[in-house]
Amino acid sequence: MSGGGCSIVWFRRDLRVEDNPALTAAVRAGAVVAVFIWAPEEEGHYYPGRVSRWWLKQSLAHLDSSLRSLGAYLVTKRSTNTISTLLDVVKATGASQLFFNHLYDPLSLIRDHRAKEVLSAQGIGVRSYNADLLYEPWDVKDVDGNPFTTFAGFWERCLSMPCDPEAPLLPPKRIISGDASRCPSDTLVFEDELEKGSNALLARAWSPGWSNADKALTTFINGPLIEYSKNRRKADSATTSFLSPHLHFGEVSVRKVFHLVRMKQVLWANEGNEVGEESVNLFLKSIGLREYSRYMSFNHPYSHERPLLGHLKFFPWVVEEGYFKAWRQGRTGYPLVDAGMRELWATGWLHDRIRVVVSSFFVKVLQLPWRWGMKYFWDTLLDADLESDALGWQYISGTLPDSREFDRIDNPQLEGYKFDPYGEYVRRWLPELSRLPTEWIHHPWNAPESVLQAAGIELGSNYPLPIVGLDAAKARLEEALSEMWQQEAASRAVIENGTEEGLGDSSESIPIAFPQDIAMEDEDLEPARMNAHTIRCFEDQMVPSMTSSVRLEDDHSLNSMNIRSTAEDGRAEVPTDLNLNQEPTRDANRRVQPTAPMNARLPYTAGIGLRSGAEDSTAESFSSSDSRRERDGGVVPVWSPPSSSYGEQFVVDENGIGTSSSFLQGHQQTHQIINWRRLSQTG
DNA sequence: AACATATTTGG
DNA sequence: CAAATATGT
Repeated sequence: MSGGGCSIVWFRRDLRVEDNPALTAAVRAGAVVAVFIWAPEEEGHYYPGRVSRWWLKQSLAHLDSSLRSLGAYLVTKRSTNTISTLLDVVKATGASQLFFNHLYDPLSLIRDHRAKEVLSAQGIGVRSYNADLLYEPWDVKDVDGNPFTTFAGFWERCLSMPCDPEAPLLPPKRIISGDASRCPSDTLVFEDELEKGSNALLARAWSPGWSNADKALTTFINGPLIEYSKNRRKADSATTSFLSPHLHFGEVSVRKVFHLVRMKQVLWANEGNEVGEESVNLFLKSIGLREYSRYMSFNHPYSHERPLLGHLKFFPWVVEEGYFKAWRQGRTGYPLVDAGMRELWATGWLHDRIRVVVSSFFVKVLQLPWRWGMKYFWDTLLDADLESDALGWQYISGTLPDSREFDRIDNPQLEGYKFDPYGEYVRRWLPELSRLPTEWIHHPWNAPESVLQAAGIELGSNYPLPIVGLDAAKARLEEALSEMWQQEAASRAVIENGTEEGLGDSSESIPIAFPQDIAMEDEDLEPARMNAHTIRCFEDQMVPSMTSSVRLEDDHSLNSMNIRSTAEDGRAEVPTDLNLNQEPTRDANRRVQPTAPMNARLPYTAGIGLRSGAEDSTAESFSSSDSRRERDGGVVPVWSPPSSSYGEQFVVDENGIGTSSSFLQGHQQTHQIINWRRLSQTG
């Protein structure tokens, strides 16, 4: 690389000094300027929520003080355009190199690629590294060289890769600071006065920052880990690792987690402690799911907003904001669900099991569009993580090959006695039920009047009756599903007839937008009423997305890299469908929605998704065997469509998830698979 | 106590 | 659907 100037380390979600390959490489190269750029408008709808921003603020302060003790400090920049700000920083510091670690969400895949292009064009050396995963997504493939389509296969492969994940790097002993005197920091504002008050209590329960992450890891490994297999089903036990927010911001490296946990496992295995060994396997599986979420995001960069199995696109969602509100407020009448939602609102945290309960209730019982729920999680979770959350909701929604079946409704009453057998969790979060005996705690609607009276409960008044009955939900779900298959078949027939004009128009003309404002602080507690006949809506496009708001003819302006925001909420749009330009028939008809609330466009999509087959080697070059090179600073990961012809591309991306026949064979959901397969043959 | 049958669960 | 667990004879 060009010599002379200093190096920029661009921190993002890798807020640590230990095992940070970009930092280590930059330190090795000479003087370093560390930068963090805050450009939340670029995240569009996925502008970080209140508690997430609180965490980020603390974590950055922590990182800054660590850097100071090593001889440098963190330059912070407020920006509406990350790439031009990067350029400014480079110019102001006279840097000749840029180092950063990979991210895999759709926005970053595009932005980072663009950053590399732009800076390289200015003669800056750009190097990027894997700091977030055990293995880069392009290195994990099945025997045929295709990406896995189920978690089990993926994780099995990860655990049997020829090389173990890299050993963690030590923190640098000392950093020679580059000259940033002409590059003043901006003050970053992460919370307003109102939010400050709401956030005040968070610090009691959580300590952001990489060294605290390290402590949390040690505490977990030496404590709850061994019992993990036993306790992981308890709703309110403190037996989880509580690492997820630390991991989200990269305060601790998964590779370090992996190695330390593995060491414990070996130890326990030698002692013949089978419970401990099993616990480690289960814990590592949840680490694996995090890996898998990045893997899916890389291979299917629209998976946060479109179901991976195509038929779900025809599901008639219930668009009923009253239900949505009742769910958010924890007033559905199902105690376990309500307790979970109140905990989430109060603390920004939910046990994994309870996340499954509330989201499954959301999708299966209320039949609300899953992306509403995902967005609410995004806004409220302390560990909100686009890739993980998208994977979770897709799993719940039955839109992955290895999802739960869509038609299976979990019974919150039974789950209640499973995860919270004594009702302690419910009583903690639903004080109005605190005097109800355990026998009725998870189904107060069955309790005798005398019992309710003794407990001071008046159903429908100080605690709601079930917002939707389970059998009604079941019937409604079956109806909706048969409608879905009908629509799907109709659409298939249209495709097969070759009369594509108007495709989807009849059934998909009403995209589902986000409810305008998810204002949570000041909601009245009016219980939502059960609606005899609900409005249903096809298409789960909650956010009128890139897919809908970008039109092909706009491409020429993409180079401007300006963020354009809407009057509505002042946020730019998330880049989503990287394949936009490859889906002529579908998308042209589909979601162009001029009146959509969000019309702002992604600033930088140029290049991606438009590449010719020849240029397309990027993906290939990652996939090549020299994965080691990444550590030493090689390529920037860039998503590009799997090479291959157009038609195949369309089908794969439209209907899910890879076409590997290993997935088709032996998969049980024959109905779906047959449809899916036939769809893919029509591409 | 061994064995068939029902129910739950699974990423 | 298939494996694991629970229930029943």
